[in-house]
Amino acid sequence: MRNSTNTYNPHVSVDCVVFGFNGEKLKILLIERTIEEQNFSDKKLPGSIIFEEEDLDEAATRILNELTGLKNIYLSQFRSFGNPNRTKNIRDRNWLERLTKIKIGRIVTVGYVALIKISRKIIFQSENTTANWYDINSLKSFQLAFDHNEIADAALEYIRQKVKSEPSMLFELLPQKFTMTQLRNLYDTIMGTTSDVRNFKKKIMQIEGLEQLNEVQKDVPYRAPRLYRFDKKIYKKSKKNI
Amino acid sequence: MRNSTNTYNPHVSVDCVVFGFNGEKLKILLIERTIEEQNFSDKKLPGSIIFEEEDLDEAATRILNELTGLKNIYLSQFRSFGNPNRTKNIRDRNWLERLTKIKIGRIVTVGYVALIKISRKIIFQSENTTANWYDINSLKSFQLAFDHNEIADAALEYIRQKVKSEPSMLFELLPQKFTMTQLRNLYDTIMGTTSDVRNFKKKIMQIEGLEQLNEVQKDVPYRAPRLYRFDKKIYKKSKKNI
DNA sequence: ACAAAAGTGTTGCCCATACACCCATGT
DNA sequence: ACATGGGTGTATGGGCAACACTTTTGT
Repeated sequence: MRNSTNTYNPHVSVDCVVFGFNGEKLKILLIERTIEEQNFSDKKLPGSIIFEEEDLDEAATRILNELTGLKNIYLSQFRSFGNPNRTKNIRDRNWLERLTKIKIGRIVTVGYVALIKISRKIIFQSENTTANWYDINSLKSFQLAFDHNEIADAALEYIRQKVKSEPSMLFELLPQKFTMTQLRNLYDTIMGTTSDVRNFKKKIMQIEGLEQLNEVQKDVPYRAPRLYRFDKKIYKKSKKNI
Repeated sequence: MRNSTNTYNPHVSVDCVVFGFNGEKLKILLIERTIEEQNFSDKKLPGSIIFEEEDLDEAATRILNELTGLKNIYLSQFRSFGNPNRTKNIRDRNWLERLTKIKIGRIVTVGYVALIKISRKIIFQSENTTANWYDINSLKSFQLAFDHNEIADAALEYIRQKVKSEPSMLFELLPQKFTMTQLRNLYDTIMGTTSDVRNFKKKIMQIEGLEQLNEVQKDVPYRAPRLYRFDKKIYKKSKKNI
């Protein structure tokens, strides 16, 4: 009996497409990859081969925690990618094998979407990785490692669909207190729409747990907008009662 | 440098949740698994370890073709399952190792939904596998191999969601010519609803490519119902023009 | 006073739902 | 003639889209 150790037995990794929102633009978190001897540098999605006794969700949680120090991040698996050619680029292979000290035959990767509040102070500079936020629109002009462009595009399409059926996920991208304009900008940025101010407010305020505060934003050079917050507990309770 | 061959390097498989509809009930296709020396038998989803140079979609296509002889089956990847315990049942391990002649450490599986027209004549009796249709409702009373109950449940939930945004997928489950009652039964079975006859027809007939024929069903002991068909080309063309 | 953005209600239209009776066929 | 399921239209209400002016604040 052969054991599981034939060369073509694929490795399994998890790649995370991490979205953030700075109040104006939708951002994606990319790892800077440098290959020094070639004086080459590009970008890739955060990701890792899964550990021996790790479930997929756990791997995604670990990757994000290692990268950002955060816990309790919104995570959602969206699709797996297993094209045999996805790891055949010679630069990617060399880089991987140098990093992991493992001879890589093939990698099937499970894609996750993560949503994080960009305001949370994040340490992106760990021992050997640097990450930065990039504008979603700039993605087209990057050639990411592996098939990460395809994965990022699929993730974007996925959250577009998902916002329709579960708009409360938007609050994962906003600070604890936010303005209606921020919320609407976020929605429109993701959906590619330009919503009417009044209609948007009417619709969005139907979400249980979203409430207006008796507070306004400070230090703005015009009429101060009111603040809102989203109480996830109230939201979940109301969903159960349906 | 180690090569990829450590014991815990997971295998990757594809499992297919195949749905069919007999005009009344929603069915799922399950493989009969017998372990002779234990005089034991149960059921599992169709699935296989992926081949060396095979993409995930290809693997799913191959599995279904080997099982049914059919090509051009509607397929949609819906989720991957990687709990390290999913292959730890000793019965499952022994069965797998005997079948594959490979020592199995761990398997991450990619779940696909397949929709097939139950009318298509299918050879379910290949050399070493037998498959049968089972009522969806009977799933609860089976204890399937591995975590296949969980996978089947997730698949069912997935198609429920998907029918909402893409109701034309229902036609994959119906014969080329079908009645409005069959279509409505199918919809209601999946969605768990009981639609009003007239309202349902109005809504569904909005789908481009669905057309009423000048033909009725034969050999029915009551007023013969009219037949409909769905033209996928017309449908796709109309979608592009939006 | 002016610039910049926030905030607020009403109307019309369309789509979704509710609902009941007659028709065709086989026994 | 009767039993079985097939087939059809209208009226109503609720939700969504369109739309413009006033308010607040800082300079």
